Amino acid sequence: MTVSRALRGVEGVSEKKRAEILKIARTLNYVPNSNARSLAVANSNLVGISLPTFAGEVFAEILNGMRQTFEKAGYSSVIDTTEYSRDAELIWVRRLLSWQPAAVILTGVDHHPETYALLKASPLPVLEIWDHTDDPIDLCVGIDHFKAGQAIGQHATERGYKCPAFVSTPKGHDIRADARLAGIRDIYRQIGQNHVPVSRPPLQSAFTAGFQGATELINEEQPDIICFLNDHMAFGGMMACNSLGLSIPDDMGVVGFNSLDLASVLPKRLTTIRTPRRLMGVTGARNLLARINGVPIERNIVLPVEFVSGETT
Amino acid sequence: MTVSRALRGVEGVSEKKRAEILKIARTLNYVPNSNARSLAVANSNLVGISLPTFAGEVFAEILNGMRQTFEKAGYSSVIDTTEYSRDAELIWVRRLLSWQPAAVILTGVDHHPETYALLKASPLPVLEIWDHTDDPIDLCVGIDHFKAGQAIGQHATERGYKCPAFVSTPKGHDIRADARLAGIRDIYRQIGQNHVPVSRPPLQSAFTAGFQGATELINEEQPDIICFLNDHMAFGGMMACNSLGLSIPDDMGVVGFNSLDLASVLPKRLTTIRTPRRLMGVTGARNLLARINGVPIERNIVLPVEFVSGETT
DNA sequence: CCCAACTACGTTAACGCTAACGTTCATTTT
DNA sequence: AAAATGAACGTTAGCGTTAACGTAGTTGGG
Repeated sequence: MTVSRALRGVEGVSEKKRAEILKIARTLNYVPNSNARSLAVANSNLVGISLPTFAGEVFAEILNGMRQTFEKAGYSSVIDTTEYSRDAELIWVRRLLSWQPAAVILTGVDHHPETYALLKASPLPVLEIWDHTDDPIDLCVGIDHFKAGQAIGQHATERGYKCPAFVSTPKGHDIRADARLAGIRDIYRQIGQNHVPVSRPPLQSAFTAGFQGATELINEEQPDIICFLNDHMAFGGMMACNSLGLSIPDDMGVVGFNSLDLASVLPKRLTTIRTPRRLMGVTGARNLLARINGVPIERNIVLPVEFVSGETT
Repeated sequence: MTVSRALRGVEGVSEKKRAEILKIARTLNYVPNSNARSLAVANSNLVGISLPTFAGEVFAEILNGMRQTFEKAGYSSVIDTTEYSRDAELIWVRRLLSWQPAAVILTGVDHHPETYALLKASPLPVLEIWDHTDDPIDLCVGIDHFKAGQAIGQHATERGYKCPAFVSTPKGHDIRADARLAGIRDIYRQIGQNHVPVSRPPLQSAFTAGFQGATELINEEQPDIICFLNDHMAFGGMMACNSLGLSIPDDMGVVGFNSLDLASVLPKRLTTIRTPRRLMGVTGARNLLARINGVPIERNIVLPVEFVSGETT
């Protein structure tokens, strides 16, 4: 017990003895066993985070915001990527729960029914991030993707574009992108345009996907504005327009999403939507910490996005 | 014990009883306690991975290669980012060891002395990835950054560029980039050019850093070729050349590193070096698994890189 | 019909740690 | 000087799991 106390830095040990113990521990290359500790005290400072992917800056920035906040509060995080699969997410959640974490963070609000059941049944704090729903498992901090789509549609109609198109990912892969598309369609339906073709290039680099999707749409439809899943794809699309001799924004409007760093070096400022990624991570983590500590908080937060009017529309 | 056997799927339980147990476990929302399991069996299927950063595709690709390989073998991975700090790496290694992992993976070969001591002293398999050294802690799979720099220098001198410059990150932040710079300098020294100025723009997005670094070098030195830490920065640099009215490759040569996806959509193919990132992850993970299982393997592997001659030099 | 051999299931102890409660002994209070 | 206090250190038991061994009951071979 004296050793345990000395190493944990709790009181009840003389400074002399503590120094002695620390010295011996050092020479023995002793490392405490966290498994045994967690078992004994029946809690942990682990937070499990599930993300769709490590690719791209978006989730990296949300993640950084969360991790730094947790780190400061003495929590470690373990991360998994689901590659946009609900089944993979479920498997991860099961494994995570077996580690007795202090909290769980999931990306989005669309989960396997069993994931939902498992987490609803457990007393664990759960945070859903990046998307928004009226009925979160526990906490939710995100943006309204449908409204973001509407903002894009609004801008596009105001600028006089008549034939919008959208470049996305394979079906079911990113339901947030589908929500944004639905927002765009909603606005265009109001002016009688019901045809908003979508290209879904196969999974690959965002740049080449954007290039390919734009090329396909231009060849097969007659869009006058193309909206992309994100800025990187939009850049690929701009390159496609260049190589097809279309001038932006006159022959073709281009709209991105996320306001990524790339946009800041382009000769033409990209029309896009700025998402508060870091803030979202920090807010989410803070709320979760409050929840862990039993502090009452707003359970459902929708952060605002900022429309960025650039030179590509 | 019967319950334990039933849930683990080991033999010694009748099918009838097993089904019964599984059903009850389900209704109770039972999740096994991995901490207790690890404690009892004194091992785990956790692999700890330390990366400099989640930003950029490079480490994401290495990571994917490793994770998929481990996943197939039944191992989970926990990841941490050090943000290029040796102290942060040490803290992470200590915490990781307290979780009794099956193996440790570090990025690069430059570690805090205590990290080194701790891991050398432990019987844990350790993999160092991405860089190369003659004296690894245990296993090493990487590329030779100095030689990669030499390849760039070789190409640049052959193309007749006389005044090279380099855009990097803040001092001490990325010693692999410094090794490549040393390779370039080594070649240029051989033709009597000892001046290779370096710009170290502050930490920020790779695109803006490249833009800023290139602008600074062009304003303050007279380079005829600029080599960048990576392709994203090279792209930022190309944009800077554009905005300063310099034509590539005649007024200014541009060389990147990594051969990232971005390059595939650019109107001018970028001169760069293709690094085998996924292969490196997979090879590293396989070797580590072999090591865990006691299979004898090559401890020190240097993977080849491919010079990609593009239209920017 | 007996005993070996097996299957199905149970009991015990141990993994490393810490909460809770003991013990010792020097110091202060009365 | 006796009693009370408290700091420093120790002992016990239990966290949930599993390896190792134990014990019924069943099968089958001689």
